[in-house]
Amino acid sequence: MLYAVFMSSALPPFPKHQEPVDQPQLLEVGSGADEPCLRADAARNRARLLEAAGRLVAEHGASGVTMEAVAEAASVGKGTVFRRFGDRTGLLMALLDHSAKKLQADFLGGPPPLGPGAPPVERLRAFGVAALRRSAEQLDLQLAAQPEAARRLAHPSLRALVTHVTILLRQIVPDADCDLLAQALMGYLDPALIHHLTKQCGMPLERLEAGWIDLVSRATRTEPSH
Amino acid sequence: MLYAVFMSSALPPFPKHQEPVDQPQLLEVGSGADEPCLRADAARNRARLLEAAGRLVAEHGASGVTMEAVAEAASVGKGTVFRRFGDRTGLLMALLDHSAKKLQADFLGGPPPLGPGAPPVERLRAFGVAALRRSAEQLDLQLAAQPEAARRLAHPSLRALVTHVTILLRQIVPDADCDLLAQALMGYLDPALIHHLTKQCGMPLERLEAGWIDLVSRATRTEPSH
DNA sequence: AATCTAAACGGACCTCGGTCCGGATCCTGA
DNA sequence: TCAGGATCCGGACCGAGGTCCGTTTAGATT
Repeated sequence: MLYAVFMSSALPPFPKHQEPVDQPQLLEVGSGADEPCLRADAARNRARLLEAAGRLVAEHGASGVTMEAVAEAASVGKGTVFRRFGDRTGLLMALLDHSAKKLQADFLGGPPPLGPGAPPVERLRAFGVAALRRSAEQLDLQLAAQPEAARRLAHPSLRALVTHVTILLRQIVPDADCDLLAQALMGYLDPALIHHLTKQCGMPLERLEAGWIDLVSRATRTEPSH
Repeated sequence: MLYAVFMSSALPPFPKHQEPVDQPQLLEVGSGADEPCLRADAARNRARLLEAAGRLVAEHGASGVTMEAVAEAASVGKGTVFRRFGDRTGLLMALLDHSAKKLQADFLGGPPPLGPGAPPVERLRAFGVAALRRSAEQLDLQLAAQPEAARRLAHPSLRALVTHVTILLRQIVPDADCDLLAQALMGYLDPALIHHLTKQCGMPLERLEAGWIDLVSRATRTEPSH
Protein backbone atom coordinates (compact mmCIF):
# COMPACT_ATOMS: atom_id res chain seq x y z
CA MET A 1 0.00 0.00 0.00
CA LEU A 2 1.34 3.38 -0.95
CA TYR A 3 0.72 6.50 1.01
CA ALA A 4 0.99 9.25 -1.55
CA VAL A 5 0.53 12.48 0.31
CA PHE A 6 1.75 15.87 -0.62
CA MET A 7 -0.18 18.79 0.78
CA SER A 8 -0.98 18.63 4.43
CA SER A 9 -0.91 20.71 7.60
CA ALA A 10 2.54 22.07 8.27
CA LEU A 11 4.35 23.32 11.30
CA PRO A 12 5.31 26.95 11.71
CA PRO A 13 8.69 27.66 10.13
CA PHE A 14 10.73 26.76 13.16
CA PRO A 15 10.99 29.83 15.37
CA LYS A 16 14.19 28.84 17.17
CA HIS A 17 13.47 26.63 20.15
CA GLN A 18 9.81 27.40 20.31
CA GLU A 19 7.66 24.33 20.74
CA PRO A 20 5.95 23.74 17.39
CA VAL A 21 2.45 24.30 18.64
CA ASP A 22 -0.32 23.27 16.29
CA GLN A 23 -2.36 26.08 14.92
CA PRO A 24 -5.93 26.24 16.19
CA GLN A 25 -7.44 26.02 12.73
CA LEU A 26 -10.43 23.80 13.38
CA LEU A 27 -12.68 22.37 10.73
CA GLU A 28 -10.87 24.39 8.14
CA VAL A 29 -11.30 21.87 5.36
CA GLY A 30 -10.66 24.25 2.53
CA SER A 31 -9.56 21.39 0.31
CA GLY A 32 -5.82 21.82 0.13
CA ALA A 33 -3.51 24.80 -0.11
CA ASP A 34 -3.36 25.27 3.64
CA GLU A 35 0.38 25.62 3.25
CA PRO A 36 1.53 28.80 4.93
CA CYS A 37 3.35 30.15 1.89
CA LEU A 38 6.49 28.05 2.04
CA ARG A 39 9.40 29.02 -0.07
CA ALA A 40 9.56 27.12 -3.32
CA ASP A 41 12.46 24.88 -2.35
CA ALA A 42 10.88 24.22 1.04
CA ALA A 43 7.62 23.12 -0.51
CA ARG A 44 9.44 20.93 -2.99
CA ASN A 45 11.42 19.25 -0.23
CA ARG A 46 8.36 18.81 1.88
CA ALA A 47 6.63 16.97 -0.91
CA ARG A 48 9.70 14.88 -1.54
CA LEU A 49 9.93 13.96 2.12
CA LEU A 50 6.32 12.87 2.41
CA GLU A 51 6.62 10.87 -0.75
CA ALA A 52 9.79 9.20 0.49
CA ALA A 53 8.27 8.49 3.88
CA GLY A 54 5.24 6.92 2.27
CA ARG A 55 7.45 4.75 0.14
CA LEU A 56 9.42 3.62 3.16
CA VAL A 57 6.25 2.71 5.02
CA ALA A 58 5.09 0.68 2.07
CA GLU A 59 8.40 -1.09 1.74
CA HIS A 60 9.64 -1.67 5.27
CA GLY A 61 6.66 -1.00 7.48
CA ALA A 62 6.26 1.91 9.83
CA SER A 63 9.29 0.89 11.88
CA GLY A 64 11.46 1.41 8.82
CA VAL A 65 10.65 5.09 8.79
CA THR A 66 13.88 6.37 10.23
CA MET A 67 14.45 10.09 10.08
CA GLU A 68 17.80 9.57 8.47
CA ALA A 69 16.40 7.05 6.03
CA VAL A 70 13.66 9.43 5.03
CA ALA A 71 16.15 12.23 4.61
CA GLU A 72 18.39 10.14 2.43
CA ALA A 73 15.53 8.71 0.40
CA ALA A 74 14.44 12.26 -0.31
CA SER A 75 18.01 13.39 -1.07
CA VAL A 76 17.78 15.96 1.66
CA GLY A 77 19.61 16.77 4.86
CA LYS A 78 18.45 15.38 8.15
CA GLY A 79 17.94 18.80 9.61
CA THR A 80 15.44 19.57 6.89
CA VAL A 81 13.20 16.74 8.00
CA PHE A 82 13.10 18.05 11.52
CA ARG A 83 12.63 21.66 10.51
CA ARG A 84 9.65 20.69 8.42
CA PHE A 85 7.90 18.22 10.70
CA GLY A 86 9.29 18.95 14.11
CA ASP A 87 9.93 15.35 15.03
CA ARG A 88 9.20 11.81 14.02
CA THR A 89 5.68 11.92 15.36
CA GLY A 90 5.04 15.05 13.37
CA LEU A 91 6.10 13.33 10.21
CA LEU A 92 3.87 10.34 10.88
CA MET A 93 0.99 12.63 11.74
CA ALA A 94 1.45 14.40 8.45
CA LEU A 95 1.23 11.07 6.66
CA LEU A 96 -1.92 10.20 8.56
CA ASP A 97 -3.40 13.60 7.89
CA HIS A 98 -4.20 12.55 4.40
CA SER A 99 -6.87 10.01 5.24
CA ALA A 100 -7.96 12.07 8.20
CA LYS A 101 -8.80 14.94 5.89
CA LYS A 102 -10.62 12.54 3.62
CA LEU A 103 -12.84 11.21 6.40
CA GLN A 104 -13.41 14.77 7.50
CA ALA A 105 -14.53 15.75 4.04
CA ASP A 106 -16.80 12.72 3.87
CA PHE A 107 -18.80 13.56 6.95
CA LEU A 108 -18.80 17.29 6.34
CA GLY A 109 -19.93 17.27 2.76
CA GLY A 110 -20.30 13.71 1.57
CA PRO A 111 -23.46 11.73 0.93
CA PRO A 112 -25.67 10.43 3.75
CA PRO A 113 -25.69 8.67 6.07
CA LEU A 114 -22.17 9.93 6.76
CA GLY A 115 -22.74 13.39 5.40
CA PRO A 116 -25.51 15.89 6.05
CA GLY A 117 -29.04 14.81 5.30
CA ALA A 118 -29.51 11.79 7.51
CA PRO A 119 -30.81 12.07 11.08
CA PRO A 120 -28.02 12.76 13.58
CA VAL A 121 -28.15 9.35 15.21
CA GLU A 122 -27.71 7.66 11.88
CA ARG A 123 -24.81 9.92 11.06
CA LEU A 124 -23.20 9.17 14.38
CA ARG A 125 -23.49 5.44 13.79
CA ALA A 126 -22.08 5.72 10.31
CA PHE A 127 -19.27 7.91 11.53
CA GLY A 128 -18.09 5.39 14.07
CA VAL A 129 -18.12 2.55 11.60
CA ALA A 130 -16.23 4.62 9.06
CA ALA A 131 -13.64 5.71 11.60
CA LEU A 132 -13.30 2.15 12.82
CA ARG A 133 -12.57 0.88 9.35
CA ARG A 134 -10.21 3.69 8.56
CA SER A 135 -8.19 2.96 11.66
CA ALA A 136 -8.18 -0.74 10.93
CA GLU A 137 -6.12 0.01 7.88
CA GLN A 138 -2.93 1.94 8.71
CA LEU A 139 -2.90 0.45 12.16
CA ASP A 140 0.85 0.15 11.89
CA LEU A 141 1.21 3.82 11.12
CA GLN A 142 -1.08 4.85 13.95
CA LEU A 143 0.77 2.66 16.39
CA ALA A 144 4.13 3.91 15.22
CA ALA A 145 3.01 7.32 16.40
CA GLN A 146 1.93 5.87 19.74
CA PRO A 147 4.66 3.40 20.59
CA GLU A 148 3.54 2.60 24.11
CA ALA A 149 -0.20 2.80 23.86
CA ALA A 150 -0.67 -0.85 22.95
CA ARG A 151 1.56 -2.07 25.75
CA ARG A 152 -0.43 -0.15 28.29
CA LEU A 153 -3.59 -2.01 27.37
CA ALA A 154 -1.80 -5.33 27.73
CA HIS A 155 -0.40 -4.57 31.15
CA PRO A 156 -1.71 -6.84 33.90
CA SER A 157 -2.72 -4.10 36.28
CA LEU A 158 -4.88 -2.42 33.66
CA ARG A 159 -6.30 -5.76 32.57
CA ALA A 160 -7.34 -6.30 36.15
CA LEU A 161 -9.28 -3.05 36.16
CA VAL A 162 -10.99 -3.94 32.89
CA THR A 163 -11.89 -7.36 34.22
CA HIS A 164 -13.41 -5.83 37.30
CA VAL A 165 -15.54 -3.45 35.29
CA THR A 166 -16.58 -6.26 33.01
CA ILE A 167 -17.73 -8.38 35.92
CA LEU A 168 -19.73 -5.53 37.37
CA LEU A 169 -21.32 -4.87 34.01
CA ARG A 170 -22.34 -8.47 33.61
CA GLN A 171 -24.30 -8.20 36.82
CA ILE A 172 -26.02 -5.05 35.65
CA VAL A 173 -26.60 -5.63 31.94
CA PRO A 174 -26.16 -9.37 31.32
CA ASP A 175 -27.35 -9.12 27.74
CA ALA A 176 -24.80 -6.58 26.55
CA ASP A 177 -21.36 -7.18 25.11
CA CYS A 178 -19.80 -6.40 28.45
CA ASP A 179 -16.21 -6.79 27.33
CA LEU A 180 -16.59 -4.04 24.78
CA LEU A 181 -18.69 -1.90 27.05
CA ALA A 182 -16.04 -2.17 29.72
CA GLN A 183 -13.37 -1.07 27.27
CA ALA A 184 -15.48 1.89 26.27
CA LEU A 185 -15.92 2.92 29.88
CA MET A 186 -12.25 2.45 30.65
CA GLY A 187 -11.37 4.66 27.72
CA TYR A 188 -12.95 7.51 29.60
CA LEU A 189 -10.49 6.94 32.43
CA ASP A 190 -7.41 7.05 30.24
CA PRO A 191 -4.78 9.24 31.89
CA ALA A 192 -3.96 10.93 28.64
CA LEU A 193 -7.59 11.95 28.22
CA ILE A 194 -7.79 13.15 31.79
CA HIS A 195 -4.69 15.22 31.28
CA HIS A 196 -6.03 16.69 28.07
CA LEU A 197 -9.37 17.63 29.55
CA THR A 198 -8.10 19.03 32.82
CA LYS A 199 -4.81 20.60 31.83
CA GLN A 200 -5.37 21.59 28.22
CA CYS A 201 -9.12 22.20 28.19
CA GLY A 202 -9.28 23.47 31.74
CA MET A 203 -12.12 21.29 32.93
CA PRO A 204 -12.31 20.78 36.69
CA LEU A 205 -12.03 17.23 37.95
CA GLU A 206 -15.54 17.47 39.37
CA ARG A 207 -16.94 17.81 35.91
CA LEU A 208 -15.13 14.68 34.82
CA GLU A 209 -16.53 12.84 37.80
CA ALA A 210 -20.04 13.96 36.99
CA GLY A 211 -19.39 12.88 33.43
CA TRP A 212 -18.45 9.42 34.63
CA ILE A 213 -21.62 9.09 36.69
CA ASP A 214 -23.65 10.11 33.69
CA LEU A 215 -21.75 7.80 31.40
CA VAL A 216 -22.38 4.85 33.68
CA SER A 217 -26.07 5.62 33.77
CA ARG A 218 -26.23 5.73 30.00
CA ALA A 219 -24.10 2.67 29.42
CA THR A 220 -26.15 0.60 31.84
CA ARG A 221 -29.44 2.23 30.88
CA THR A 222 -30.16 2.87 34.52
CA GLU A 223 -31.89 5.92 35.92
CA PRO A 224 -29.76 9.00 36.41
CA SER A 225 -29.00 9.00 40.14
CA HIS A 226 -30.82 11.70 42.10
CA MET B 1 5.71 13.69 46.59
CA LEU B 2 7.65 10.52 47.07
CA TYR B 3 6.87 7.26 45.37
CA ALA B 4 8.25 4.65 47.72
CA VAL B 5 7.71 1.34 46.01
CA PHE B 6 9.64 -1.83 46.52
CA MET B 7 7.82 -5.01 45.72
CA SER B 8 5.99 -5.05 42.47
CA SER B 9 5.42 -7.18 39.40
CA ALA B 10 8.73 -8.11 37.81
CA LEU B 11 9.82 -9.20 34.40
CA PRO B 12 11.10 -12.70 33.79
CA PRO B 13 14.85 -12.93 34.41
CA PHE B 14 15.87 -11.91 30.95
CA PRO B 15 16.01 -14.99 28.74
CA LYS B 16 18.44 -13.62 26.15
CA HIS B 17 16.68 -11.72 23.42
CA GLN B 18 13.22 -12.90 24.28
CA GLU B 19 10.71 -10.11 24.38
CA PRO B 20 9.87 -9.61 28.06
CA VAL B 21 6.25 -10.61 27.77
CA ASP B 22 4.07 -9.88 30.75
CA GLN B 23 2.89 -12.92 32.60
CA PRO B 24 -0.85 -13.63 32.31
CA GLN B 25 -1.40 -13.58 36.06
CA LEU B 26 -4.69 -11.78 36.31
CA LEU B 27 -6.28 -10.58 39.49
CA GLU B 28 -3.58 -12.24 41.50
CA VAL B 29 -3.57 -9.72 44.30
CA GLY B 30 -1.88 -11.89 46.86
CA SER B 31 -0.67 -8.81 48.73
CA GLY B 32 3.01 -8.74 47.92
CA ALA B 33 5.71 -11.37 47.54
CA ASP B 34 4.93 -11.98 43.90
CA GLU B 35 8.64 -11.76 43.26
CA PRO B 36 9.77 -14.80 41.30
CA CYS B 37 12.57 -15.74 43.71
CA LEU B 38 15.22 -13.22 42.67
CA ARG B 39 18.73 -13.74 43.80
CA ALA B 40 19.57 -11.77 46.92
CA ASP B 41 21.70 -9.15 45.21
CA ALA B 42 19.20 -8.83 42.39
CA ALA B 43 16.36 -8.17 44.79
CA ARG B 44 18.41 -5.65 46.67
CA ASN B 45 19.31 -3.80 43.50
CA ARG B 46 15.75 -3.88 42.33
CA ALA B 47 14.62 -2.20 45.51
CA ARG B 48 17.41 0.33 45.26
CA LEU B 49 16.48 1.15 41.69
CA LEU B 50 12.81 1.71 42.43
CA GLU B 51 13.71 3.85 45.40
CA ALA B 52 16.14 5.88 43.32
CA ALA B 53 13.63 6.27 40.49
CA GLY B 54 11.00 7.46 42.92
CA ARG B 55 13.41 10.00 44.34
CA LEU B 56 14.27 11.27 40.88
CA VAL B 57 10.61 11.68 40.01
CA ALA B 58 10.05 13.63 43.17
CA GLU B 59 13.05 15.86 42.55
CA HIS B 60 13.15 16.48 38.82
CA GLY B 61 9.78 15.33 37.56
CA ALA B 62 9.17 12.31 35.39
CA SER B 63 11.31 13.66 32.59
CA GLY B 64 14.31 13.54 34.89
CA VAL B 65 14.06 9.79 35.13
CA THR B 66 16.89 8.90 32.80
CA MET B 67 18.00 5.31 32.79
CA GLU B 68 21.55 6.35 33.39
CA ALA B 69 20.55 8.73 36.14
CA VAL B 70 18.56 6.04 37.88
CA ALA B 71 21.43 3.63 37.56
CA GLU B 72 23.86 6.09 39.01
CA ALA B 73 21.54 7.19 41.80
CA ALA B 74 21.18 3.55 42.76
CA SER B 75 24.93 2.97 42.48
CA VAL B 76 24.34 0.30 39.92
CA GLY B 77 25.33 -0.37 36.33
CA LYS B 78 23.11 0.73 33.52
CA GLY B 79 22.70 -2.80 32.24
CA THR B 80 21.17 -3.79 35.55
CA VAL B 81 18.33 -1.36 35.13
CA PHE B 82 17.44 -2.81 31.77
CA ARG B 83 17.82 -6.41 32.88
CA ARG B 84 15.42 -5.79 35.72
CA PHE B 85 12.78 -3.68 34.04
CA GLY B 86 13.21 -4.36 30.36
CA ASP B 87 13.05 -0.73 29.31
CA ARG B 88 12.18 2.72 30.49
CA THR B 89 8.46 2.09 30.21
CA GLY B 90 8.83 -1.03 32.28
CA LEU B 91 10.48 0.95 35.02
CA LEU B 92 7.77 3.58 35.01
CA MET B 93 5.09 0.89 34.99
CA ALA B 94 6.71 -0.70 38.01
CA LEU B 95 6.54 2.63 39.81
CA LEU B 96 2.90 2.98 38.87
CA ASP B 97 2.11 -0.56 39.90
CA HIS B 98 2.16 0.43 43.51
CA SER B 99 -0.94 2.58 43.46
CA ALA B 100 -2.50 0.32 40.88
CA LYS B 101 -2.29 -2.59 43.27
CA LYS B 102 -3.74 -0.43 45.98
CA LEU B 103 -6.78 0.53 43.94
CA GLN B 104 -7.15 -3.09 42.98
CA ALA B 105 -7.13 -4.16 46.59
CA ASP B 106 -9.64 -1.47 47.43
CA PHE B 107 -12.28 -2.61 45.02
CA LEU B 108 -11.60 -6.29 45.53
CA GLY B 109 -11.67 -6.37 49.29
CA GLY B 110 -12.18 -2.86 50.62
CA PRO B 111 -15.29 -1.34 52.14
CA PRO B 112 -18.35 -0.41 50.06
CA PRO B 113 -19.26 1.28 47.89
CA LEU B 114 -15.93 0.52 46.21
CA GLY B 115 -15.61 -2.98 47.60
CA PRO B 116 -18.11 -5.84 47.72
CA GLY B 117 -21.40 -5.24 49.43
CA ALA B 118 -22.88 -2.36 47.50
CA PRO B 119 -25.05 -2.89 44.44
CA PRO B 120 -22.99 -3.24 41.23
CA VAL B 121 -24.03 0.10 39.78
CA GLU B 122 -22.93 1.90 42.88
CA ARG B 123 -19.64 0.06 42.82
CA LEU B 124 -19.12 0.97 39.21
CA ARG B 125 -19.74 4.63 39.91
CA ALA B 126 -17.40 4.61 42.86
CA PHE B 127 -14.77 2.80 40.88
CA GLY B 128 -14.68 5.41 38.16
CA VAL B 129 -14.41 8.26 40.58
CA ALA B 130 -11.61 6.54 42.45
CA ALA B 131 -9.73 5.74 39.29
CA LEU B 132 -10.22 9.29 38.07
CA ARG B 133 -8.73 10.72 41.22
CA ARG B 134 -5.89 8.28 41.29
CA SER B 135 -4.94 9.21 37.74
CA ALA B 136 -5.23 12.89 38.50
CA GLU B 137 -2.30 12.51 40.84
CA GLN B 138 0.76 11.00 39.13
CA LEU B 139 -0.38 12.41 35.84
CA ASP B 140 3.21 13.23 35.04
CA LEU B 141 4.28 9.67 35.63
CA GLN B 142 1.46 8.28 33.53
CA LEU B 143 2.24 10.65 30.70
CA ALA B 144 5.93 9.87 30.87
CA ALA B 145 5.00 6.31 30.01
CA GLN B 146 2.83 7.53 27.10
CA PRO B 147 4.86 10.33 25.59
CA GLU B 148 2.71 10.90 22.53
CA ALA B 149 -0.76 10.20 23.81
CA ALA B 150 -1.43 13.76 24.90
CA ARG B 151 -0.24 15.22 21.63
CA ARG B 152 -2.58 13.01 19.69
CA LEU B 153 -5.58 14.45 21.49
CA ALA B 154 -4.43 17.96 20.72
CA HIS B 155 -3.92 17.34 17.03
CA PRO B 156 -6.25 19.36 14.81
CA SER B 157 -7.50 16.48 12.74
CA LEU B 158 -8.60 14.57 15.81
CA ARG B 159 -10.09 17.70 17.32
CA ALA B 160 -12.14 18.03 14.19
CA LEU B 161 -13.57 14.56 14.64
CA VAL B 162 -14.40 15.25 18.26
CA THR B 163 -16.09 18.48 17.32
CA HIS B 164 -18.19 16.73 14.75
CA VAL B 165 -19.33 14.09 17.21
CA THR B 166 -20.07 16.79 19.75
CA ILE B 167 -22.25 18.67 17.32
CA LEU B 168 -24.18 15.55 16.42
CA LEU B 169 -24.66 14.73 20.08
CA ARG B 170 -26.01 18.18 20.81
CA GLN B 171 -28.71 17.57 18.26
CA ILE B 172 -29.60 14.25 19.82
CA VAL B 173 -29.21 14.82 23.54
CA PRO B 174 -29.13 18.57 24.08
CA ASP B 175 -29.22 18.26 27.85
CA ALA B 176 -26.13 16.10 28.23
CA ASP B 177 -22.55 17.20 28.67
CA CYS B 178 -21.88 16.57 25.02
CA ASP B 179 -18.21 17.47 25.12
CA LEU B 180 -17.50 14.75 27.62
CA LEU B 181 -19.84 12.29 25.97
CA ALA B 182 -18.08 12.87 22.69
CA GLN B 183 -14.72 12.18 24.27
CA ALA B 184 -16.05 8.98 25.75
CA LEU B 185 -17.32 7.83 22.39
CA MET B 186 -14.10 8.78 20.64
CA GLY B 187 -12.17 6.77 23.17
CA TYR B 188 -13.79 3.70 21.74
CA LEU B 189 -12.31 4.55 18.36
CA ASP B 190 -8.76 4.90 19.62
CA PRO B 191 -6.41 3.07 17.25
CA ALA B 192 -4.50 1.55 20.12
CA LEU B 193 -7.69 0.05 21.49
CA ILE B 194 -8.71 -1.23 18.10
CA HIS B 195 -5.35 -2.85 17.70
CA HIS B 196 -5.53 -4.42 21.11
CA LEU B 197 -8.99 -5.84 20.62
CA THR B 198 -8.50 -7.12 17.09
CA LYS B 199 -4.88 -8.21 17.10
CA GLN B 200 -4.28 -9.19 20.70
CA CYS B 201 -7.74 -10.32 21.77
CA GLY B 202 -8.71 -11.65 18.38
CA MET B 203 -12.04 -9.90 18.06
CA PRO B 204 -13.33 -9.48 14.51
CA LEU B 205 -13.91 -5.96 13.30
CA GLU B 206 -17.61 -6.71 12.90
CA ARG B 207 -17.93 -7.16 16.61
CA LEU B 208 -16.33 -3.79 17.22
CA GLU B 209 -18.73 -2.23 14.76
CA ALA B 210 -21.70 -3.81 16.51
CA GLY B 211 -20.23 -2.57 19.76
CA TRP B 212 -20.16 0.97 18.41
CA ILE B 213 -23.77 0.82 17.30
CA ASP B 214 -24.76 -0.41 20.74
CA LEU B 215 -22.61 2.18 22.45
CA VAL B 216 -24.24 4.98 20.49
CA SER B 217 -27.68 3.70 21.42
CA ARG B 218 -26.78 3.65 25.08
CA ALA B 219 -25.01 7.00 25.09
CA THR B 220 -27.91 8.70 23.38
CA ARG B 221 -30.56 6.65 25.19
CA THR B 222 -32.17 5.84 21.86
CA GLU B 223 -33.75 2.56 20.93
CA PRO B 224 -31.41 -0.20 19.91
CA SER B 225 -31.84 -0.40 16.13
CA HIS B 226 -32.83 -4.02 15.61
C1' DA C 1 21.33 42.47 -13.73
C1' DA C 2 23.24 43.27 -9.15
C1' DT C 3 22.36 43.26 -4.41
C1' DC C 4 20.63 42.17 -0.12
C1' DT C 5 18.07 39.70 3.54
C1' DA C 6 15.33 36.32 5.43
C1' DA C 7 14.66 31.72 5.01
C1' DA C 8 16.17 27.09 4.10
C1' DC C 9 19.83 23.73 3.91
C1' DG C 10 23.12 20.12 5.50
C1' DG C 11 25.58 17.33 8.28
C1' DA C 12 28.56 17.26 12.41
C1' DC C 13 27.39 16.65 17.05
C1' DC C 14 25.00 15.39 21.39
C1' DT C 15 22.00 12.65 24.33
C1' DC C 16 19.70 8.76 25.70
C1' DG C 17 17.49 4.32 25.21
C1' DG C 18 18.90 -0.25 24.48
C1' DT C 19 22.50 -4.29 23.72
C1' DC C 20 26.48 -7.28 24.73
C1' DC C 21 29.76 -10.01 26.90
C1' DG C 22 33.83 -10.69 29.99
C1' DG C 23 34.17 -10.91 34.72
C1' DA C 24 32.38 -10.84 39.58
C1' DT C 25 28.99 -12.86 42.80
C1' DC C 26 25.77 -15.70 45.02
C1' DC C 27 23.68 -20.17 46.07
C1' DT C 28 23.90 -25.33 45.86
C1' DG C 29 25.54 -29.71 47.05
C1' DA C 30 29.01 -32.54 48.71
C1' DT D 1 34.20 -25.60 54.06
C1' DC D 2 34.81 -25.51 49.37
C1' DA D 3 34.29 -26.14 44.47
C1' DG D 4 31.15 -25.49 40.44
C1' DG D 5 27.91 -23.38 37.83
C1' DA D 6 24.05 -20.53 37.16
C1' DT D 7 22.90 -15.89 37.78
C1' DC D 8 23.93 -11.23 37.93
C1' DC D 9 26.80 -7.05 37.29
C1' DG D 10 29.08 -3.26 34.85
C1' DG D 11 30.19 -0.17 31.49
C1' DA D 12 31.82 0.03 26.69
C1' DC D 13 29.28 0.25 22.59
C1' DC D 14 25.65 1.22 19.00
C1' DG D 15 21.82 3.40 16.62
C1' DA D 16 18.29 6.71 16.20
C1' DG D 17 16.14 10.99 17.57
C1' DG D 18 16.97 15.74 18.05
C1' DT D 19 20.00 20.26 18.01
C1' DC D 20 23.13 23.78 16.23
C1' DC D 21 25.23 26.87 13.36
C1' DG D 22 28.00 28.13 9.30
C1' DT D 23 26.73 28.18 4.47
C1' DT D 24 23.68 28.52 0.51
C1' DT D 25 19.76 30.08 -1.99
C1' DA D 26 15.18 32.02 -3.17
C1' DG D 27 13.11 35.96 -4.43
C1' DA D 28 12.11 40.94 -3.51
C1' DT D 29 14.06 45.52 -4.39
C1' DT D 30 16.62 48.87 -6.96
